[in-house]
Amino acid sequence: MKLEILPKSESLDIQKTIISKIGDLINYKNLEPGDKLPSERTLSEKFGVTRSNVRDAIQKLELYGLLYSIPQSGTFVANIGVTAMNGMIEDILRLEDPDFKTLVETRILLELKTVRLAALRRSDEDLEKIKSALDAYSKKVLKGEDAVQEDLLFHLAIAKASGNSTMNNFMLLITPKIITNFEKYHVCDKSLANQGIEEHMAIYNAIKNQNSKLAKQKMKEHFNVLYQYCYNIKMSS
Amino acid sequence: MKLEILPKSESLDIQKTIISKIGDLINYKNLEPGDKLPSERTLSEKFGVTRSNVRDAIQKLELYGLLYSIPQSGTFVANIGVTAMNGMIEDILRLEDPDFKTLVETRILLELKTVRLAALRRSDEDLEKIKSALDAYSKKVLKGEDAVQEDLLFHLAIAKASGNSTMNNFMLLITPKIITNFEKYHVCDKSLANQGIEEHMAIYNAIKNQNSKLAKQKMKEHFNVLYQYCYNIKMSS
DNA sequence: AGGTTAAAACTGGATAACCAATTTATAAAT
DNA sequence: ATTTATAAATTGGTTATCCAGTTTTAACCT
Repeated sequence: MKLEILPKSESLDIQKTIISKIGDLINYKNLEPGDKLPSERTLSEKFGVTRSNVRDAIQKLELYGLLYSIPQSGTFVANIGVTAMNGMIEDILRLEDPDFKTLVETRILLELKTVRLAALRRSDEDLEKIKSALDAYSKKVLKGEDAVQEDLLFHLAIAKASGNSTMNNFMLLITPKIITNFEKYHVCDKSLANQGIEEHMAIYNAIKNQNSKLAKQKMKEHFNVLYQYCYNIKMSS
Repeated sequence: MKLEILPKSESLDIQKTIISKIGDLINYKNLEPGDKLPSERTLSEKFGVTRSNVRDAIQKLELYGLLYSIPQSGTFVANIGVTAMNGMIEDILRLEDPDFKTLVETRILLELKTVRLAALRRSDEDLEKIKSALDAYSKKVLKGEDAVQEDLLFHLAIAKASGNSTMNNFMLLITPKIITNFEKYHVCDKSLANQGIEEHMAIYNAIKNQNSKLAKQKMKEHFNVLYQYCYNIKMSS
């Protein structure tokens, strides 16, 4: 039996290499906003990788707003100069994977804001949807069943009512990751569920009455008993 | 000359359609966490689309943590039940594109937090990088040149020093979009630049002295003169 | 020379063929 | 009948080919 060194997500490493080399190229050729990059074929040949790899790397840089592609024309550097380009590529390459702690920290930040905005901006339709999410949650809890999913949807309904699509998007991105971690650590059991109903209702009522300050306050309390608890468990393990 | 109805990002629409149909399928087949989806080939055939489209749709659902793929095995529903799955797919489909206003709103929220965390957690190395970003900014401004990029990098250095990779990632995602919008609207000219140096220095000093409260205060002031201004311009136009 | 046009080359994206690993089905052995 | 061994079929991922616009080049005409 031969001991082999595992590639360990080799594709991610070569993607980072390509991104780095694209950055070098932009520097070397002094490419400015609007200038065209070499074609995907040329880059794949020059870097000694497959064209798919190049495409994936470009796609990622597009996501961060550093490049943009025009279908049958080419890929161009976005409206960002070489200095910012260098710094951002550096940051992107060194960006570490999100861990549980930072996810929770970010979620709390976002939710304390979205609940406030939701209280200020919610339409009647928004309110109805929050209400139905709350009802579904309460119903499940009162039956003694697990209501993690309904809890999630209640919070997402608030994010939606905030009228801020960016925050809403971010909430959609991080919340599921938190939920799955929750279940993995078996941290938040159903013992707090009944308390959860009261807290959810308090939040809902504050939003209904458009009392933004109270809404934020109630959300804060909600997190105090729930997440602070999980937080500590996680830290001590 | 024939007037033709433009497809108008047809590929995005069919991706949404596919995502919706995948959701329906999960409902119809009562697929639970860990269950396997039909193969990409089967889905492409069943939906009458190309396999690439299916792959893209799956990739997006993976990004939001609803599915996960195992290389030569299949695609599986993540550790999220059908209720949450339905709600999230609904949200993802109805998610509207981020506009300038929500981007700024989110950036302010994030920066007021990251600057506070940076003051609390920054290492000496972090501080050095913030300092060098500040120096580069000041140098450019004093030469009377445009310093948008250096400004950007200063703020990103703070985000990095916050020690929260999730917030750092979000900052990387939204900041370039804001910058390009800025230049598009020609809103923040160089007249405020000298004031900008002072404000940046105040923020830096607060972080250096690990005075988190002051750091947040100074960042708030920084936004008051800069972004509040842009905000109003944007709204009245 | 300058401007016009057509054709060749190039581009990102779509499609199809292929691959290695996995899973399932089948056969063989006890 | 159960277990094991083996082969066939299936899987997501990779590579190669093709396509429809775009861009450049070159030829042509005035």
